[in-house]
Amino acid sequence: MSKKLTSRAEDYSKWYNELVVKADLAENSAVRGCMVIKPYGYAIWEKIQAELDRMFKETGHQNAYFPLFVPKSLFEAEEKNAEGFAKECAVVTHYRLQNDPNKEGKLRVDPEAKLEEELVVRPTSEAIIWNTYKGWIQSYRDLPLLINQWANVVRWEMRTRLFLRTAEFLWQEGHTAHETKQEAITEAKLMNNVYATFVENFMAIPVIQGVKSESERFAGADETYCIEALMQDGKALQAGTSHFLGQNFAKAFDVKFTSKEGKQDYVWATSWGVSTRLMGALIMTHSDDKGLVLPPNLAPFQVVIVPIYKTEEQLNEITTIVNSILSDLRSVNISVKFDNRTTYRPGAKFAQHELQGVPLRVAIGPKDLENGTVELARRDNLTKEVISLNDLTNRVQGLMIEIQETLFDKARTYRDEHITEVNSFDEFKRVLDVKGGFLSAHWDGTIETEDKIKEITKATIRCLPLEYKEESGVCVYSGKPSKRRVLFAKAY
RNA sequence: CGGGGUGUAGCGUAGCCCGGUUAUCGCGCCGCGUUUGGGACGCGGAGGUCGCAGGUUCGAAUCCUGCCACCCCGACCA
Repeated sequence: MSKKLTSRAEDYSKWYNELVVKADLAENSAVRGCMVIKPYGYAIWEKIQAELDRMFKETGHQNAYFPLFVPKSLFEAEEKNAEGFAKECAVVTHYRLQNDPNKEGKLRVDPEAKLEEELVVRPTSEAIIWNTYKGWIQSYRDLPLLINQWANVVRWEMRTRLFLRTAEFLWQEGHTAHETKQEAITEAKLMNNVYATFVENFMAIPVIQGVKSESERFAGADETYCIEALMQDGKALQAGTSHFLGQNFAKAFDVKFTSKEGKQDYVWATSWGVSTRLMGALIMTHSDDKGLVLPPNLAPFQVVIVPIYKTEEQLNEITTIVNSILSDLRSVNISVKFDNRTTYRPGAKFAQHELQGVPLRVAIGPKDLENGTVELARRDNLTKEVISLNDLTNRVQGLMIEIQETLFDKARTYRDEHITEVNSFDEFKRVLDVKGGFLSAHWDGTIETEDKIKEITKATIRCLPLEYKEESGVCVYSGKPSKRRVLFAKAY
């Protein structure tokens, strides 16, 4: 626990593993790189789900669920999408096991039970959803179709990284269909904006909204909008994406509608998603050497109360006070837990709640009983204060807001300090090497230059920010003219 | 799939080069007692296919061969 935890994702995972998630539990390589989300970790994911789900519904979306298995013939229908994901698909080829005649007590795949058509375990659900939408859409009256699904997906990456790139992960994927191109583009931008709002307001992680360059674009999309965050080690993390899919899927799956004018046309589509990767972003943005730091808006418990006592009478007295604190705080929608376990001493509880990132700790002991006070300890800056019991509810309410803001401001300051304008390739390489973070640079707009820069420096174009100023300059690599700067960074 | 590394109790490890009692230590776990304002202490206890399979040997955690798994760096990617 003494190790400095700000360098890489792997360093975070070493202790976070103990607390929330265990990866590679099984010795079998077939489930390598999957993650087991412990209850406390899942509680964080549930908070993410709850808030996002509310925002999706506020913007007119509904939830639905589609199959895990995608018949190969459907999967290959949209060519670019299929090609993009082909190399990382898990495929079901058989449907039965049998006793192995050569190995007592073992099973083997029944060679007779081969599927006529292989099933792809969804790496994303466009194919199966658009095949379904075909039957749901006939008229402009069926549009827009605004659907979201909470699901798991599998991507058989060559190499996994805990939280950031696990073989199986949880996410939500929105899939919408629209009458017009403009409406679909508006939807894609809207949902990217929803992601930015959520990540900034609830997770206290500042993001930059932008569009992807062609080479980073989602397979099958005409445009990919994204939110990009910066981790404490200076590497960028794509935290969410929203795609304008044009009519690519409508054409691949023959999804047409009859317009008001009685004409047949293909619908316009979007898809958008965020995943458990957000939990990785949370860890790598706010955590310190004592463990997790959770923003109040996302913490499973915002406040934990720890009693300190020598005798049972003291505990009873404390419990009476705590019960009234609990109802006071709950009446103003503060989520609070009374840690009255008798199996751990106060010091151990303090350490555990710090590890779990509980934003605020309230301690009540004999001194407080005498003085009518409580001790508050903030997780974000590790400061303590003793206040009158009467002021508690007000102070806690204020601190929830203050801690949320402090975390966001700290992360934003770090992020802003790590956006560097560079004007030559030497400067580009030097800043990337010694400082890291985002490099704001002119680029000639070609894939060749992007590839070359990646090859030399490992930095990629994270996005073309939506907010930018027109500025004529020359490409940092090729020297060709450019009208705007784009953001480069080394990325997870 | 290339390059490097590591496998000893739930976790972290010593021992390996130079083979030889009952495989070391810490954390954690269980019991009893004392404790409780920052990860308690004492006493007692449980827990091991030394990654797997062969081989050498009187004897293998240790030497040899093969295999497997995991980690890190690449390629690939949210």
